[in-house]
Amino acid sequence: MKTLKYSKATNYALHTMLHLALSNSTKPVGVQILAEQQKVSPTYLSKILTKLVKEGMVASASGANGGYSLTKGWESISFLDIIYAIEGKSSLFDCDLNHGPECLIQKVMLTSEEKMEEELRQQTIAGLIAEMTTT
Amino acid sequence: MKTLKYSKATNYALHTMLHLALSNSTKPVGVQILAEQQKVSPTYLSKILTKLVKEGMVASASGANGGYSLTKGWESISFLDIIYAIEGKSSLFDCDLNHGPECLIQKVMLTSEEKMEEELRQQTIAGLIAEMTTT
DNA sequence: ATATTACAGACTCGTAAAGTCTTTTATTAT
DNA sequence: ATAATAAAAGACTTTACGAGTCTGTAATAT
Ligand code: SF4
Ligand code: SF4
Repeated sequence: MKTLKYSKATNYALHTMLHLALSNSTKPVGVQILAEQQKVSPTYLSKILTKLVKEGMVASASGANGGYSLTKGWESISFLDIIYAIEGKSSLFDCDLNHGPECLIQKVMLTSEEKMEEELRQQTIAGLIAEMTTT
Repeated sequence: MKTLKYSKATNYALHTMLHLALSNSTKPVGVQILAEQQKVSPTYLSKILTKLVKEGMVASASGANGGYSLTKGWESISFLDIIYAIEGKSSLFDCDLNHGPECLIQKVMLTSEEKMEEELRQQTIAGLIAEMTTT
């Protein structure tokens, strides 16, 4: 099945965030540059970037010499933040007939999901870069 | 996004397994009964059950008084086993251009996923029942 | 022989991701 | 002012696949 998968948009978002973090952001980066690196159309990537902007993790500047850059405090942006921005915050598991919190099936599914998110919450883009540069 | 979600089939499979485990399986259970409990068409549920049969966790019997029952050793069947049977074993995250195992993005995504699977591997249908009956 | 039940495969339907195209808005440079 | 640049918004197309239906075949008990 193809459902239990991250969307391509999430993949683009992660790579874009990494790219922005690496290009030490005195001057913003245009979507063209970001797009060609990932071999994706600029207009499509633009839509993804707008989501990140609305979540406050990316700043955008219109006009000449405009583009995108990370907002201050970006060092604390986690993988989970980025994933949430694209995929949304809803659970992997949901059943129509929701029989309250005493349901053990849901309990198992949700706690297992929480383990993954715990890890994703700790991993940051900044941490990734630190690991890259120390090797 | 709707991609990062368990399929309905997985939901059906989990409930079916739980039902089979509860109806202490001297005689097999027909798909009709299993289907009406979950308000799903018998033919569709049949396809899901066939997957579970092929994975060896469910036994099927054709003909009159036939149906489905759990195979011996079912007590060790984990949530992850059932999920794998339906969703497949492939990772949540995959990128086309696969830059080997030194990629840190993949590493983060895969290890976080592994945390979830670790939990799902420990949780069994039998354990669920035990927890239900002791309360 | 007949009823019952699982299995197999072709098929339809609906929805959402993925991507394109066009227009509008905002900002800078000249 | 005006032109050039770049993001934002929105309508639109394409495509893929989950979800479900329908029909027929194979297996087994009475
Ligand atoms: S039993 Fe649990 S998982 Fe199943 S439908 Fe009810 S709440 Fe959902
Ligand atoms: S950098 Fe990592 S995640 Fe990105 S395409 Fe290469 S292997 Fe995949």
